[in-house]
Amino acid sequence: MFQIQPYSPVPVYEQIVSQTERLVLSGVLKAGDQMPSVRSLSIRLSVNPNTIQKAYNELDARGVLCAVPGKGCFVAVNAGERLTELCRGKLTELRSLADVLALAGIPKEELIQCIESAYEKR
Amino acid sequence: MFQIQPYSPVPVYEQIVSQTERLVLSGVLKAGDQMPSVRSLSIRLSVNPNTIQKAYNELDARGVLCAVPGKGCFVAVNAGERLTELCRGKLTELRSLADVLALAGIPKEELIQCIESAYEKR
DNA sequence: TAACTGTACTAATAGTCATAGTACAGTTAT
DNA sequence: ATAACTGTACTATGACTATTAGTACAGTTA
Repeated sequence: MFQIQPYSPVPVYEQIVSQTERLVLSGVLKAGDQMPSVRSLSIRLSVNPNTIQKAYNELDARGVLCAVPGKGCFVAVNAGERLTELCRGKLTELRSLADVLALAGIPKEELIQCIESAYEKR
Repeated sequence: MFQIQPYSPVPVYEQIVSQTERLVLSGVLKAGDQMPSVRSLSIRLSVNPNTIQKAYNELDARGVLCAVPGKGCFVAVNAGERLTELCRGKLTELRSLADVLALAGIPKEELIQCIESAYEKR
């Protein structure tokens, strides 16, 4: 369910956050689904429980997960919509990336091609 | 020449690196131009000399600048070409960003519009 | 009651970023 | 030659983050 690269420069908890968000967006995780517990996932990924908790807290704060003390951690009801809103903020990222690539003289068609192929997969 | 945000999450030396690269790509800095000295720039930006040196070292390693002990730091002869090559690597970044946005259901047209407006500026 | 759940702490380690200070060697103009 | 510049190298320190480690508490469920 999760693929963790321990020696990556991107923190483990961020890997869990982004991979969870991907699973929600791709429909693998649906609203109400129970997530693995903090302890069990920490054992399965050979990672400290605190690292998992940090990831779950972040996802809870973003409205993707809903943690219930004593019961477990569940996918929030409007997780998909929340993520779409959050992703819209990434358009700024795309804009500045396109700015640099344009400045570097990369042909516009190459960028368009990247976009096209990303949408063809679906 | 440089606009530094000291409390930004992106390190000061990285800000200098990326801003220098932008100046080279936009033609403000041309091959052979002498950069401000480590010490003078550190004073002007109210930053430690070591921070400037780290930025210049990085730019030297990327082939953008050419540091000559005793003389100064100069824009490398093929700085523009080096940067174009380096930027081509960022297409991967664009690809994964487009993947996420596509997955989130952001309309393809919005992404295309970002690309178009970036190239219209030029 | 026992075994699970999330949560909240503290402590310690490791790494990065930045500051601070010093020193050395090469270049240049006076 | 001297002074003033240049890049470079090095150590030490403080702040912050990521992570591991361990313990403890409160709610839930069979």
